[in-house]
Amino acid sequence: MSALRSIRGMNDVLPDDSHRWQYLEAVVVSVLDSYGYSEIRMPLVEPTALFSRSIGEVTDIVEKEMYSFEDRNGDSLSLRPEGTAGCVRAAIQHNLLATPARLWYRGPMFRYERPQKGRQRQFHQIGAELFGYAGPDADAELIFLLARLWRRLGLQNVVRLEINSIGSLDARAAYRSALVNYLSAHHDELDEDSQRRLQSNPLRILDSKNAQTQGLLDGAPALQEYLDDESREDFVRLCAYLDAAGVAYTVNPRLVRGLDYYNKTVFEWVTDELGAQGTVCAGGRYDGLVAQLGGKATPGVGFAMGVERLLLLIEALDLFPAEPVPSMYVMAMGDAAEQRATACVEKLRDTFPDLGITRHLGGGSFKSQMKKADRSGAQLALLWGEDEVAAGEVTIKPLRGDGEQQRLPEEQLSERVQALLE
RNA sequence: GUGGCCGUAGCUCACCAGGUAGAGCACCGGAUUGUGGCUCCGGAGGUAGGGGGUUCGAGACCCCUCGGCCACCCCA
Repeated sequence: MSALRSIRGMNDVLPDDSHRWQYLEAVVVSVLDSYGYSEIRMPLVEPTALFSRSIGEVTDIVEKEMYSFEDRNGDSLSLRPEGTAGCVRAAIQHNLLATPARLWYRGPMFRYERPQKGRQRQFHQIGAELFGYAGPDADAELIFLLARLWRRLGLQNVVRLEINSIGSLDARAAYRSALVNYLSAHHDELDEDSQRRLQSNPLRILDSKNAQTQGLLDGAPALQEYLDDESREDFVRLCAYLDAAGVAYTVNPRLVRGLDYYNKTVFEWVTDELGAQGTVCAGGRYDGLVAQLGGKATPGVGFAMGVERLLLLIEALDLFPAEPVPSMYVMAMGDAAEQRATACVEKLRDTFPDLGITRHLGGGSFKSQMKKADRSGAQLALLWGEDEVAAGEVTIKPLRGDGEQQRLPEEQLSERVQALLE
């Protein structure tokens, strides 16, 4: 019988990697904290309708990438493909929007896609949502927060910001039909994918990778010309905030997002280090979403970052801090010594609650125990054998540097450890 | 969903006119019967992703399948 394995595109995070996840998460959380954002935890499963209504019926995510199923009641449920919809749903449900709110979330998201580097079926996002502010100062806050995060992670030079305004829903609809008009006249010159998108999601043609299609777009009506006044003014003000703060960006007039709920400001942080899946964080404004999901009309802006992609980036640039190693490794030989060692170590843990102490288990020769001590990376080795037990002593040996090992009465152990670790 | 490349020990890889597998690292043990890091010696570890076919004989060739990578697509 063949061994069971994890589902394609859904990976285990092994001990070597989990330290890296913890590092990234800790830095992100500390920046979010410092801007006054609070964590919210939503279920992984929501009513399917939540996603089709918010992300959009005809988007790829809803049409062919969701893990949807019927529960035993016959209700259609889906594994969340993204976090914003659930966050908005929760905020409405628990009346979090009566006053402005700063929220963040993290966790796995699920999309049935072909796995590739930087893209898996269960992937993780950390996102933030800012509710109740319609002005570009709110957009700017999120971008500043992210710029600060990249600096904290050492990524400021490998990640670049692209921004755009896609206008109000009305402006977008007007532009959309103008674009469809223009492109329909050139239908045969479009690549196959873009011909399909002409029906399903015409705005996505703007960021087609096909050279001929891009050439065609040079003569197409421009989104900016259709922007409503308010969107245009807000965008100018956002750019002014960024300029004043010295946050570099490029305006990408062809940047659109794949989810229907966005309006006005959209932005992406992109890197060239990761190949095709180079978008590491993306977001935008969604002023209509709360009302659309049944809440009182409330403006919102947010972003989500891809944890695996950021991890890949930090790894590629070798920016992870050194992995934690224990401070001490404790060995013993013989029953009596095992007892003494265990008792003393537990006392040591009382005295030094934060110290990393690895107790050797499983016996073996001193030689093999010492080898394990060395490989653990510990600074100090503690050792009990027959001689030590008989004398009420313990051997303490520095593993790094050139200090000599010594034997001392057990009562002096704490003091000595203190001194050696300073 | 589409196209291409790939899948041999825990890891990185080799062998290959098709003649039933090998190295380095890691691991375990010994040289040093109470002491690591260096060195030397030895050991364990593989149904060659899985299944089927061609063949006297297949890890090598063919098909299917699973998985990985790259690009498209999609998006974080």
